[in-house]
Amino acid sequence: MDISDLANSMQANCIKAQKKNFMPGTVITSYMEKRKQICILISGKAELIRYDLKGNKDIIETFGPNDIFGEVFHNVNTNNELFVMATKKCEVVIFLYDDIKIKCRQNCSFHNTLISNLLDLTLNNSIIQNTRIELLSKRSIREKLLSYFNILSSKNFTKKIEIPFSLTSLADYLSIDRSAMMRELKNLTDEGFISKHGNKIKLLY
Amino acid sequence: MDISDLANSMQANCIKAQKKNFMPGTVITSYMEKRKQICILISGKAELIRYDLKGNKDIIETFGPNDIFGEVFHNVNTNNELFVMATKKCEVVIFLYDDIKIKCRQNCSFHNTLISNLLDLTLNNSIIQNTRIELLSKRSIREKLLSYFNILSSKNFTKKIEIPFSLTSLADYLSIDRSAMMRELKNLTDEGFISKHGNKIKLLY
DNA sequence: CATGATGTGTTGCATATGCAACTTTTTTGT
DNA sequence: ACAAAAAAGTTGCATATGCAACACATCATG
Repeated sequence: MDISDLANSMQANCIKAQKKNFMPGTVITSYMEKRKQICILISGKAELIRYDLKGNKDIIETFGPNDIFGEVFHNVNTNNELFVMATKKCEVVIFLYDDIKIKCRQNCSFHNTLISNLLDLTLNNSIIQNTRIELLSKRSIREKLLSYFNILSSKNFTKKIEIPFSLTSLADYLSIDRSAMMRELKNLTDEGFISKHGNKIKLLY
Repeated sequence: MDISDLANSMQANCIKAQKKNFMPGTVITSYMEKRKQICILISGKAELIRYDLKGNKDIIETFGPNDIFGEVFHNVNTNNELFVMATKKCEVVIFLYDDIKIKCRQNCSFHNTLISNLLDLTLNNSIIQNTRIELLSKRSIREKLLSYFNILSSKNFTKKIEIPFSLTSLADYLSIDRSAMMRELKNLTDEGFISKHGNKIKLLY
């Protein structure tokens, strides 16, 4: 069962889950303690943001189709609230974590498979997070880039890789300055480690 | 149900789970594709390591009592194998992810609650991971430290915080050079943002 | 209590990288 | 097809930070 099947069967089986639409610029949910909302993004784009002490917008995470988010995934500090805001038209399935847990005690078979599927989703999430942590832990831009390329390369069994999003997003993902990243990509090219055309990169080692 | 209850009831109910002991320096498990092992550390200390291309030992993660680990949490690349090695005497409960999933389809009630508890564990894991990602995403040592202090502070509702591990470990956790961190702690003290005695820190803002 | 291991604290140095400020190219929306 | 927005690409500069190499304190273990 993939994530949209899951969302659909939730709608069909579970009265507590609801599908909602959001226009760009509107708030899908705000994270607050004890609410334990879980959201599945069916289509569209959204971002998890916070306004820091100076009022600057701080983009913590970006979401696309099939991403799952909600308070249960984050440590909610009392002092600074988190929002998820739609950047494109969004279709979202929303439900409460406690609802699926309570139902499950009644041993409803659908809810058991639901929880089982949620477990798969969160484990998958874990893999994605661990990958990012490993990359962010690298001390230099060069290491971050090469590690990222290696992961992409071994995942697709090829030395010719294509970055699946914009270079700007890649810099955000690796949490490095974009211009510094561009400079390092140039260095890697000049030193013969890679060749690069747009976001297509060939590993030469 | 906490994690050690979970491990105990698995032992009592599920023939497929086994409890094992490991001496310091021995390998608890090696991550390899498709094996899908899940391990719960009951007692002791262990670390997730990899030997990089040059043969350097690379500590990816450290585990203590109640931590959960295994292939299902990591993206296993074919080229470099991951090991979990005991650094102190360890008691570990080990089982296979597929086993608990298969059993569950037979709608065995124990396995349903087991999966439900595993979901809790992995969600908790997610929170921990997301917290770390947010810290690692900060661009400067100062930001990393202050963000970390803020989290600790708002978690315990006090400006007087105590770092729950050694400063050396803190530097590892934030993935920064230890001496550079010490320097920045000194700067923060000199500039009046914090006062510090050992690993006890008072926020002055 | 002796000794080795681990953690803390400090400093000098070289440079990698963040930041700001641009131009050019590509994509998007009407 | 045009304008506007987003992304890509480049460069100069200041400095934050990694690295290496110390001394000293504290902890653990036999």
